[in-house]
Amino acid sequence: MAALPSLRQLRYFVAIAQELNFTRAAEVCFVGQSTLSAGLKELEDVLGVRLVERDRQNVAITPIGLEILERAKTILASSQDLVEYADAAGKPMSGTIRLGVIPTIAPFLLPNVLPDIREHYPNLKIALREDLTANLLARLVDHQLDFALIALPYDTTGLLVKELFVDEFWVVARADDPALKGKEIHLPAKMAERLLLLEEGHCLRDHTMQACKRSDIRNAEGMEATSLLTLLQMVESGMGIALLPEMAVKGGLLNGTTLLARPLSPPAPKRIIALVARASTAHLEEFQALAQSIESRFKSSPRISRGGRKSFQRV
Amino acid sequence: MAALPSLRQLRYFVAIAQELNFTRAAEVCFVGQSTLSAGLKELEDVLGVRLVERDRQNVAITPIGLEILERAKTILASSQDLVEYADAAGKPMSGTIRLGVIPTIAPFLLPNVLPDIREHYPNLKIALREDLTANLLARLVDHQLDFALIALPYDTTGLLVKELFVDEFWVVARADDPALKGKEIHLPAKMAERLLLLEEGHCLRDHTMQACKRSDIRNAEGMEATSLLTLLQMVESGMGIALLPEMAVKGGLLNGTTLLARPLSPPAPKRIIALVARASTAHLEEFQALAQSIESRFKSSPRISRGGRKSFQRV
DNA sequence: TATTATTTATCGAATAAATTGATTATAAGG
DNA sequence: CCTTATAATCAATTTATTCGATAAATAATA
Repeated sequence: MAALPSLRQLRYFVAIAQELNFTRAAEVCFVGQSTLSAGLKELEDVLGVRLVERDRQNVAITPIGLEILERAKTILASSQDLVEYADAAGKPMSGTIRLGVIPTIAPFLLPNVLPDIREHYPNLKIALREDLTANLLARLVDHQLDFALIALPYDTTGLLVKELFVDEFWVVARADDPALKGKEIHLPAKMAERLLLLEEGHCLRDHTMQACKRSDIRNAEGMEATSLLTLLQMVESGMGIALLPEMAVKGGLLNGTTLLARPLSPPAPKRIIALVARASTAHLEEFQALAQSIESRFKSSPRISRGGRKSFQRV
Repeated sequence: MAALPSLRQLRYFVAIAQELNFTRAAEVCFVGQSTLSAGLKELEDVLGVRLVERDRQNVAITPIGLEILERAKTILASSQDLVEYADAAGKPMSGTIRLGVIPTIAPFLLPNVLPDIREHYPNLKIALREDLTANLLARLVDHQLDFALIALPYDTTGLLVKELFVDEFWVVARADDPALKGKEIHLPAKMAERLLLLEEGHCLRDHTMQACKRSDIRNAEGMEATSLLTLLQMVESGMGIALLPEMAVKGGLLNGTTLLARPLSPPAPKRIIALVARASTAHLEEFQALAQSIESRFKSSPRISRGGRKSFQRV
């Protein structure tokens, strides 16, 4: 069996990659700079690969180093999860879970679910963070978050993923908009032309474009909405139409507007709400329980919409 | 940040769990028994949990220890994969890949695929092992295999999974068997009564039963086939009928028999052929290439397979 | 009942590894 | 030309790890 690097060496390397500066990285690790230099050198020797390109001015991670960096992070995270698991052993469903939620889910799901959680598991505290999917997943692997509540499809390679329920897209437009006419509402290309989008980075934007099977929709520069609320205001002011997740419609996002929402004809475009965690998470029990709570709240209606549905959602 | 255990301590623990004997475990690790005792004690101290219940007679892993054991194995495997990745860096598609294949896939797929591989990647050697799914996956996580070629559904939690293609089940019976009559062949309960199965442990047995939506089929004791070949001989001798994977039928398994095979009416029961590896595998490139080779050979017909999304790991 | 063999735990000494602090070498900015 | 900032290096020190011998407990054997 080949000699393994030590976790300490891996931690030094991760710190160096993070700071791109030996001196600062050393402070982060609470060791001297010489220690860090020696540690990295040792790691490079045992691996037989140059990880960091460095001189007195610049520090850069080599291409191979980048791949090894990811692996090192995973190993360190797994080790830390192991320790946390041991710490929490015997006292499950307690402590604090740091949960990240994307902005197009949080306002509609959390108010329903969190009271349930508090009631069922009074010893479990949940710290929340609202952010874009990419940021949440980065924090997840960096051990700054425990779980994240996101919408699929999204690349979740290497993560523990539990799909919770399907969230279909509805069309939202002004009451007199021709887009709402007819028994069946499909998503033709000409409708796509009028679609208003969230700004770059929101997965809902990508899911909307995937629903239209095109990736080239562009609103006028600077005219992309920064939230579902501003998106609706743009619709109301006559700039176009929008696709909204069912949970937002049902959650009353249209209250106070004069807009109408209608479901799309099957097969309706959709996103899948999922709970994700590190595969090595110390909190598997809490993960299952949280997933269960959300599912039981939202996976309710057998609304798989056989045939044409009439249901208008009047506001 | 809490103090991490060392990889050395984890390796000692894994060895103890494997041998259930400190002295032998010490030999496996090439250290003295005292070192091992001290190492485990240290690990238990830093984790604050008792991992091994031991006296002079017996050694047993505690329940918490079992969970931590799995995590420790994963961490060690990831570390070893990191080293192997570093070793192989810069010279991909070479070296030896240890590939496990289940018996109901191997004879029909390998003769088609391996020549392709040899031609495209002359520096890549492939060592083969044929075994049941459970054994293959155990060897995979134990670092005794690099990839495994198996049939889903199967619990692949924590593994890297690439679904390759769909393999439908056909009915095989004697030419005059009433089961083959009619334009459409479904799988009614009375047909299931006559189904012959492989012996316990073969995933094909489970998949066949799932296809019939029942798990209580039992052939006469000792009358379960040990291979597809013996299964066919039982069919030919009039003991019943069987479900056979399409790839076996197309692969000429019926040659030399007087049996007939017919596809089932849609939705035909099926299994999904998949390539799996440790999520931390050092051979991602080879994994993709092998998957690609198999797909291009077998994913002929435009089958269901919605959306080419990446492999997920589900709970 | 003594004897022997087998097991894990423990202790002190020896060894190996990690860390420190001081120093050196190099480059950039003023 | 001096100052500042950087990473590498070296000797001394501290800390971890390992070994070998031994103890303690038990089971099997004579």
